[in-house]
Amino acid sequence: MSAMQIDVVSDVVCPWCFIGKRHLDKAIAQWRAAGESFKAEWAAELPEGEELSVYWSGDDWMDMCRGPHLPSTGRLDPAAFKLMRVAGAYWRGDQKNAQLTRIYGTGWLNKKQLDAHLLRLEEAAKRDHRKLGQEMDLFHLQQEAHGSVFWHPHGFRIWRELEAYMRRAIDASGYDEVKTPQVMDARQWEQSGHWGKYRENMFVIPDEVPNVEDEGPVVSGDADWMALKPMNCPAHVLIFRQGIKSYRDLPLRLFEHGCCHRNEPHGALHGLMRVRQFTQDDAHIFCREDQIVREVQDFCALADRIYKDFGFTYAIKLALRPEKRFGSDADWDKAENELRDAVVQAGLATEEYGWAELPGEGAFYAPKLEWHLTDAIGRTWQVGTIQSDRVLPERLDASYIGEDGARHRPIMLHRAIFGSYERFLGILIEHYAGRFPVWLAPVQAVVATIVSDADAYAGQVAAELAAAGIRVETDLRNEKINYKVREHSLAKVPHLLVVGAREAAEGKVAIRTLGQDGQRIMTIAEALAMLRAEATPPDLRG
RNA sequence: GCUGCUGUAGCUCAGAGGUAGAGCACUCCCUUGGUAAGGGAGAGGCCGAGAGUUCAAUUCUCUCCAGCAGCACCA
Repeated sequence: MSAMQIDVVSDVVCPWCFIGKRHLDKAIAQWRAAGESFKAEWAAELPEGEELSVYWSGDDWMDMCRGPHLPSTGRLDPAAFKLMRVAGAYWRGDQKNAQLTRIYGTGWLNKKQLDAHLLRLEEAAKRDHRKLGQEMDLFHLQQEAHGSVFWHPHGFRIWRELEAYMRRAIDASGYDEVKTPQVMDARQWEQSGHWGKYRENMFVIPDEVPNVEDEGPVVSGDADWMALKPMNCPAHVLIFRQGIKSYRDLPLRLFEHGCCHRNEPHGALHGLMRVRQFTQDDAHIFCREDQIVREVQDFCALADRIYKDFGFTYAIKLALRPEKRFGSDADWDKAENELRDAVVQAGLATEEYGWAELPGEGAFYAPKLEWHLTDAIGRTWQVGTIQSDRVLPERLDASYIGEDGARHRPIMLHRAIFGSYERFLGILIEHYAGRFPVWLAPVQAVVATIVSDADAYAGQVAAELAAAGIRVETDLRNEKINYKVREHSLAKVPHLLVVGAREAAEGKVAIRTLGQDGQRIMTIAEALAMLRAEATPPDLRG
């Protein structure tokens, strides 16, 4: 960079420097001349009366910077800094602008703090769900279906456990489970507004017998178009619209384990966290205006119970109307107030619950309450949501007959707790670092033999556990017990039941529990009682 | 989608213009061993796909695909 001279006209704001308005033009011209077009652009847009600060380091280096700065770089510990990576970033965060190179670094007061930070990053890398998913044989992804998950037996075991848990929760909370079509006519998506807004991210399917001749086009020009559903809402409205609904039918809570497809930007795909095919724990509550607050509060209570069962703490945020939206401002006022009121009245709009309002973050049809979970190493994940929607019932013409005998529009509350099974499972893998609680663990116990004379006994122990519903495997391989212990520990099996000649003779097992030192000798009955207790899902415990 | 990087055995990775190697995993043999790796042998690869340069390409060039790190996006 070439050196340039800028007059310091005042030191009111910062003790070192800033540029006064009357010298700004000169500064901009110099930046421009030096080829620093971005800095010149930034400075030129400075509003009247604003001041631009610049800082010097030594005599020959100067640059614009918001500051504040240290009086001297000599006060910094050079060992406490590390450059982390280089990446592209758009000028002013807009994809349409030029892309700049951004250098990421991290700085701390001393080397000890830096090392602690690097250690945390290392810990996060160790529990990366993509790594653990492969090591634990839970799922895989491959090029031929990129962005869609191949669930392996052990991974799907966890899924099924989550699904059963969720079904118990919604069954006990007045929901009705439904299942709706995967493919619907494009006109349906036009009517809902999704076609216009999200067309480029939808998988479109021609409703036509494909041409089987070698040369011709597979699809003719006048095929009807259908699309894989990117969400479940319109289908649930179509169920609601069947028959005439009375105010007595409300609230009507339609739940679906809805499998959706979205053609996400390819650079956005990330393991289980961002996929093209996903299954939501999705529900839509059709209700009257005067029922909203109660429904939202019930949802808050349900979400609270569920997140706590997985050991998460959370913050609740209210995402307010975005710039581009459907619906009148009056409706947005109402919708935002209802969500806010519900949380305030439930006593959750507090610092303890991380309450905050996020302007412009809402969906195009509704404001959202969002649940941001904090995991075991302090990272946050936005997962749950409930949204108060007046737009879709209007666009898709949902109505019910009120007490007054007239037709009314229901409000539609969109809500999810896991969000998507794929992503929630990814979060759980990282949260637990692969060490799932026993009720979720794909394999809850392995019976491992020390000598082959104990094979028959091991089989008997495993059969008894399996009969009690424990997910148990036997390891009768001709390997030393050290080897077996190491292997099943690395596989994160919660309990290893070791049996040798002694245990076989006494009718006992030596239990080694993951994360604990030593072993506990107990009878089969005692082991079974312990395993059954631990394998009981949290919602079914007494 | 954008910028940069990467793609070799199931996994983690070496390698070099003349069609390939290690460790772990796998199979078989020996070993029956008391709480985080016993020993030996064997099998296993269209070097992401296509095109170009070359006598010769997994290696060099280009295009595409996928992944990774960011960015942008996320109903």
